[in-house]
This record gives sequence, C-alpha cells and structure tokens, in this order.
Amino acid sequence: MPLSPPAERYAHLREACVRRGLRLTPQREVLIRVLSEAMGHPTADELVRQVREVLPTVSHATVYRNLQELVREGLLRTLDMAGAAVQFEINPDEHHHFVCRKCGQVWDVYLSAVDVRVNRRRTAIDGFRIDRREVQLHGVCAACQ
Amino acid sequence: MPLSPPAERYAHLREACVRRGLRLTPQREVLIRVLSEAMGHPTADELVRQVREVLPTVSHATVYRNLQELVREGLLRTLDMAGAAVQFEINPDEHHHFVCRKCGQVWDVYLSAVDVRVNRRRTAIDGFRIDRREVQLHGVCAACQ
DNA sequence: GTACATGCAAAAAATTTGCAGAGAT
DNA sequence: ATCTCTGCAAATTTTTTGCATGTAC
Repeated sequence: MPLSPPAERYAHLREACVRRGLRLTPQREVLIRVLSEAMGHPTADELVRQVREVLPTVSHATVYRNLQELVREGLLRTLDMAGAAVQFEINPDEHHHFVCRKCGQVWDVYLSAVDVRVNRRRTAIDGFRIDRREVQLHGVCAACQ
Repeated sequence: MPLSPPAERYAHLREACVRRGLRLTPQREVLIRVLSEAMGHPTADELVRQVREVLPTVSHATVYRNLQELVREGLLRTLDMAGAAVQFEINPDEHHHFVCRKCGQVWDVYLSAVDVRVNRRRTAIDGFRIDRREVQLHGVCAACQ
C-alpha cells in the first residue's frame, strides 16, 4: 500500500479544513478532491487546470491562494528546497544541506556516513541508475528557535 | 578545510571554460570570479547584482545565459529539485525522491533504512533542531538511459 | 574574418496583490 | 450580518528569446 486511497485522503483534508475554520467553498472542495486524487508532484498550474475541468471559471488567484493556505496549515507540502528563484551550488565538495523551515536559509552540512536502503517492494525504480545521494535536513536554525 | 580557496576555484573555472572553448569575455570572467568568491547559495539575481558591482552595465540576459552555460557544462550546480515551478507533495507517507537528471521527472522512493552521521567538525549547526531527513537520489531513469 | 557573446527590449512564465462584490456560516 | 472567499485585472518577480551590434580568438 504505497498510498492511502483518494477517498480517505479527501475525507482527511476536508475534515482538517473544517477543523481549522476554512470554509468549504465549491472551489476549495474541488481543489482538495483534485489533490487527494492526484498522483506524483503536480505544479500549481497543473492543479489549476485540473480544477478547471470541474469548475471552468475558477481563477488562478483562488487556486494559488488556497494552495498557500493549505501549505500554511501544514496540510500540504512543497517539494522545492528554497523559494521560487533558482539557487546555485557554489561548494564543489561533496556535501548536503540543512534547510530552516522558518527563514528558508540553507546551510551546508557534511556527513561522515550516509547509509540508505531502498525498499524495492514499495519502490519501482528498476533499471534506474543512481549517481548521487543527497540528504536534506529540515528543521529550525538556531536564530529562529 | 571546508572549501577550497577562491583563487584556486577561480583558476579551475577559468581553465575549464577555456578547455571547452568558452571565450573569456570580461562579463564571463567577472562572473566566474564572483562565483569563486561566493559563499552560500546565491540566486541568479544576486549574482547579477554582484557582477554589476564590477561591470555596472552588464545585462540580466548575459548573466542568466552564462549561468545556464556553466550548468550545462557541469561546472556549476543548481540547488532546486525540479524546475522553476513549485511542485506540491501529495503523498503523506514518509518517503523520499528520485530525480532524473535528463527528463527532470520525480519518483517517490521508499527507504527501509536511513542512517546519516553529521560531521560536527566541519558543520556548524549548533543549536539547530532537526525535524526531518529527506533523501534525494539523483540519476537517470529507465526511460532516459 | 568569423563565430560566438553581448545589450537591449520585449515576451514569457509563475506568482502575488488590491479591490469590489458574492457567498458561507 | 459578518467575515471570508472569489474573480478580475493589474502588478511583480524571475527567466527566456530575437535581433542587431560588438569583440575574443
């Protein structure tokens, strides 16, 4: 069972919205349905398109605002490390990163040992070539505690 | 020695450019000097600003094009996982990611064991709270081999 | 001399904001 | 009735592209 079924995820998101006092508008309801049925890692724009298959008049702003809301409430996560702007890796040494959840800053982290074992039963990566393993530590930096 | 000295990194970048037939224009030379002196994880825009401290008339396009060039040549790396667009994490289970270097697609990966040890001597994260460890596997997917 | 690089300006892509009006509770 | 949410449109932010000119080799 790699992923809980859509109906369950939908119920969870819906309930979490209600619990936090977010109104269940048609737009928001379709968005959380789309999210709970989604596979993979959709972009905001892809989600707009999918919501529009049900509610063609929904605006960009509404979907973006709702996604922000869900992220702020901890019901959804973002996949990128930093903000929208691309950042460049200066340090040529092999290293990893710590990302502060509050200020978004990134620190270089050196690891003396990295040991991971892929669960082949749950992970379909047959024939993939793995060149590099990078670890991101997420948390709160000293200044933001 | 957490990082090789700027002069050495500059020489390396410069030589690598020449070897690949990239011309050493003033703009490109200042950019690689800025890069070799840079700390942390600057955005493209921050690099534009720093190059402009030396060459105030340099254009945005030039810096962006050169950064692309350096990434394409493997002399520089980008810090974000996917493209510019923010992607959302649907899967609420604890899992990790595989990113294909060629097509940019992202797969969910389940790991049965994750064991990392921070090298405290080289890593200044005193007083940081670590909440989550995320592993990214980088390589080439089966379809792109 | 020639191919490559630059500057400019405009376009594109992604996201955010202000505001008036609609709708949920 | 209130306060939130939405749609629209415009503004921002970040990055890319076309094209004429300039320049490193």
